[in-house]
Amino acid sequence: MSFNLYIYFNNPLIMISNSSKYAVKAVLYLAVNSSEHQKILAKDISVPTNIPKAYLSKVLQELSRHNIVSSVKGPGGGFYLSKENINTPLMKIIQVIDGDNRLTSCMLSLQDCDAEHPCPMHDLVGNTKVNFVKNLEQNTVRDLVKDIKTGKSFLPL
Amino acid sequence: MSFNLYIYFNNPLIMISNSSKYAVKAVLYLAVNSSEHQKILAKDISVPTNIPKAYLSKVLQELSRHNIVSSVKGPGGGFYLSKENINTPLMKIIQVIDGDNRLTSCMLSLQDCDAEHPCPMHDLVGNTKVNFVKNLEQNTVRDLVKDIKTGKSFLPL
DNA sequence: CATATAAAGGATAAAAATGTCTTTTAATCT
DNA sequence: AGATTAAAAGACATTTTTATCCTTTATATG
Repeated sequence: MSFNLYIYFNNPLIMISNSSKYAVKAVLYLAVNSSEHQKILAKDISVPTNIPKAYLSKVLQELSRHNIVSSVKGPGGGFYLSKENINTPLMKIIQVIDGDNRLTSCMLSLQDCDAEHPCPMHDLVGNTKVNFVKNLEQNTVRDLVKDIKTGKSFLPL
Repeated sequence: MSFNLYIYFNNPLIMISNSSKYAVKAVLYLAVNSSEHQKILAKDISVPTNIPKAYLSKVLQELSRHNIVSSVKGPGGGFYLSKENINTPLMKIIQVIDGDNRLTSCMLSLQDCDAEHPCPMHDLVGNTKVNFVKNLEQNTVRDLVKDIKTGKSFLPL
């Protein structure tokens, strides 16, 4: 028996890929807990963040390759965020993981859709989307950490 | 050579599944072009909307089963929207196709995330998301058609 | 230098989303 | 009733996303 009267607490609408979520969580975990002198192993990120270890390793690899996280091999090695890394815009994390091959700025994936010539869904989503993207472009990892430290947002991940 | 300086015109961020896009497009096409006395074949929807015919049929089947579109078999049959169908909230279309098994109201898929106890991503997305979902819940197919007819939004799909 | 450690890289597997094809069922028309 | 039409249903194929495992490379340490 269902009482689902269009009260959608949980919904599939706005999302980044699972992989990108993993990436953001891992970077954030490193931002809060690591430093150049306090490196963290992949497996020690995977446990507190609930990310499958092997998969997380792949994600971290990709992030490392794109200079979003730093890594050192061998004993005493692991992952950490450098001073430079911490200024990464959130959008870059998502871009690196999800790629930019989904050519869909329009909600219905239409070619001829913009503010001047909106498709039927455009205005329903328009502002919303623009704002969200702007937020992700303008905010860096550092900004998120600041919110955590000033009690504006909360862990754990 | 790339000049992609974080100017993300196209991005993978906010999205509904492809299947849901197909569903919305098909319903909208029917809303504009069909009636109980003007039924339309699946293949005649698939061409103008650029949706693979066989896959569209599956989507329409599902929509029909959930009373979002109406269908009649046999000669002179096809799909159309009844007076009742046209009042379907957009959210219901997406729900029916994408299902409600993605338990992720939180951007990072966290359990303990809400306005009172926001995760680090929450406020970046928060309002944005709430507004969008609200729009999809409050607007019906009829509302979208009205926008088209009053020149506020445009076809084709 | 030999050994251990830990990330990088490559290959493969499983699951989900997307797409196609064939058969069945229901309706219409002669 | 028989033939034709068109959606419904079922089976299957492909692609993408997510996940795991094994080997290689780089680093540190005894």
